[in-house]
Amino acid sequence: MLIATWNVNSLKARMPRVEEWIETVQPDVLCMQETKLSDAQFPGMAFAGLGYESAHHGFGQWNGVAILSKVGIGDVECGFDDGGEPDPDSRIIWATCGGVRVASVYVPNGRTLDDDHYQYKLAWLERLRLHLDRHHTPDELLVVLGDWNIAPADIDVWDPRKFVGGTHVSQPERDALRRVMDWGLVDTFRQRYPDPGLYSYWDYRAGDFHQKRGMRIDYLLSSKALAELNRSDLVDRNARKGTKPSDHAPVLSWFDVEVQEPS
DNA sequence: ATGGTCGTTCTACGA
Repeated sequence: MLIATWNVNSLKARMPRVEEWIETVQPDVLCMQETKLSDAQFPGMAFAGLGYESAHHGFGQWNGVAILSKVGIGDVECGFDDGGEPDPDSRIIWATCGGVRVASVYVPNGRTLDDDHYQYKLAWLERLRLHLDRHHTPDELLVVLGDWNIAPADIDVWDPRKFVGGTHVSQPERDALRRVMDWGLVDTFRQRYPDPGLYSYWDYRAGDFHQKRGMRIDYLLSSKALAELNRSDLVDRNARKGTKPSDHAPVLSWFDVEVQEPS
């Protein structure tokens, strides 16, 4: 089973690239973030025409997350069930696809360390941990994937000195991510490739992509049970090239999962 | 030279 994540930075602006990519790559499951659409605007019929069922959670303009699947899609949930108030933003959607529980996540950016949004980011990650505690165990086939807006380690940014005092690299964020991962999630890409210089996001400005100034902030975190079935991981840098690219590239992982066809 | 873009939407703001 091929599972992918892609922050598309507006599905409206990105639809031609997304359709082309799906037709070429044919993932079994594609999670998208930053659709910037309401549910009513989401082009589910276009994806159905490509052979995908879909689920979307969005309020329009900002955020918005989706899951596409050609191996079935069921038990769709939006947001957290952690005993707390509803998340005011549309940043996480859950579904079961081909026997794997999937969560498409768009973690808050945080903006700056002294911004309220930064506290929201930390609290949001704790809510994710609580939801996992409440509903799942690491022996299930589960993957939480998306734009985490956190570089897990200094090798995940092109120059750590440039990020000192900023978001994406601060210790509280990394601790909050660690607490999510300590539930029982594995970053298979990093486990497979310990090398620096591997990124998933490059700022549009300053020719950052061609200068190889990026960050690795998009990744799949797989339950221990699913990680044992992981066979390959890839960032599709080619999707960052060409006409009207997203500023993020798709990240893909293959798993030896026997697809449970939808009944 | 130490910036440089692109998305939302309509004038800045978010990333």
